[in-house]
Amino acid sequence: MTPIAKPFVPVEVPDLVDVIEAELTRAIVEGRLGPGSRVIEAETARQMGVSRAPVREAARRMERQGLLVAKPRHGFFVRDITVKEIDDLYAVRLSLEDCAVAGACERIDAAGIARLQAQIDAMCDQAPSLTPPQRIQLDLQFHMMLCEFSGNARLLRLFATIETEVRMIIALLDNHYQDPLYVAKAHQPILDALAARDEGLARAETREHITSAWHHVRDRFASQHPPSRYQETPPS
Amino acid sequence: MTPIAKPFVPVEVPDLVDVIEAELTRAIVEGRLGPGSRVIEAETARQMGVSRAPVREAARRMERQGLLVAKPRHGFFVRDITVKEIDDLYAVRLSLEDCAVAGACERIDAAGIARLQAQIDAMCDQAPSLTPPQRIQLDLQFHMMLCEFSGNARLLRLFATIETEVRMIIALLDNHYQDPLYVAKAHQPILDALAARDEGLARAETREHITSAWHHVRDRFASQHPPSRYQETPPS
DNA sequence: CCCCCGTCAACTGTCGACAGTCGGCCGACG
DNA sequence: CGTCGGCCGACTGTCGACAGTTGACGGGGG
Repeated sequence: MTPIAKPFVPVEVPDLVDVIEAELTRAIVEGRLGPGSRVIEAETARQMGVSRAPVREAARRMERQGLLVAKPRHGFFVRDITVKEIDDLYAVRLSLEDCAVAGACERIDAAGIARLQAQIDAMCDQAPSLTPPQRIQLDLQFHMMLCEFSGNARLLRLFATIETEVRMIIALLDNHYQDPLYVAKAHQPILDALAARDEGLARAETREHITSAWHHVRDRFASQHPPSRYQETPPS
Repeated sequence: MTPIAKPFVPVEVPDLVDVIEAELTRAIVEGRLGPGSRVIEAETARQMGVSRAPVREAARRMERQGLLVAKPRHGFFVRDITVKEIDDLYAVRLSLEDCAVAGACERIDAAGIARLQAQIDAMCDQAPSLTPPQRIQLDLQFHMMLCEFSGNARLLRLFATIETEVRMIIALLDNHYQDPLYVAKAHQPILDALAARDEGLARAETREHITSAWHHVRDRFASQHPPSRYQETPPS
């Protein structure tokens, strides 16, 4: 009897900090915590039934992801988006994903191609029945996988710090998103180029894809912020 | 009597966390904490005469910069460099700086050009008298300024997270660095292209510059790690 | 009427304490 | 002789408490 080499996978211990971070993040991307509003450590801890320490740490993590900003001795605030920040973010995203597809084009194998294809197919199949957050999730997951298949762990880490913020922006600006089927299919040219190992084409398609998303988000922002509007901190 | 408009500048409050972070970072880049060694919160706090909370937070910051790695429930460890991580890091750095010069080429003004030139001049002038950490500092500062002049705040933030790690790598692998004067002058072509607003050239020069540094660091690593050598955790 | 300076409440920064977990060690059992 | 189970020290995760700082409010003085 040959026992399976590794019948078990490492068990996931849901860290308290992780839970808090997820909860806080949800509150933001779902709009319960609007841009600019203050996040009070003690109050948050009380509501969640934990102490301030893990809340503090979760907030710090979200600061690194750009969801929160910390003013020393004044606490954390939900980031307030400006059009410049959208531009900055997408410019960086463009660079990172360009780096990712370049790497992926060299290192991805058949299994990787298959997983990416499966991701697109899943998006297409489930397109009609997905909630907006789910669509966003699947979409960004594809891009995250690109970074993963680039084999560059650091690139993946950096992209991950951006990804959450992109998600927030999309969630806030583009609640109904675009036609999910269209979005899903928009990824196909990238994957095709990747499968053909055509680095130049893959990079061009990626740039095109991101740039298009960039413009789309930009337009949505412009339409939702007609002149200029101030966000203030609501009371606790 | 016309009082000076703004006779005072905002006072810098040296946050305890900042101090601890700086101290820990110095310990690493100066080699007092070798790669792989464990950083014990309580012990560190005791030695520095503070409590664990700020030490913990400083360590988290350094984790985000890649100087430390955190194993849940096992604490922090000084990052152990591998050649793959050097490659990953420099690949990302290449992308980010490419993005930076592209942006800088569009947005930099005469004052910016002047500041960059001053930075190069300073490096040249002080070249003979600089300690290795100072040389590294000035060198990386130039690149940080490129990001700054790109006008992309997020890019600057992302690059900052990488910068410290690059510094560590250089400090660990290349204690005597290259000829400081040569290094200083190597930046001139980038600046010249920037001043001429030749984006293509500026990007090419930058890629060339970073790639060259990449290869140099890679060689040094290979020469210092002949076959393969394990780093273990020394006692406290 | 406006400005300036205490006063005050609300939070953050920091601390010490306790419980839970991990790896190492040792003795016992097969 | 190899393996299992319990014990132990060391540290991290988490908590509640205290001190210092900040912005707001309100009462005198100009």
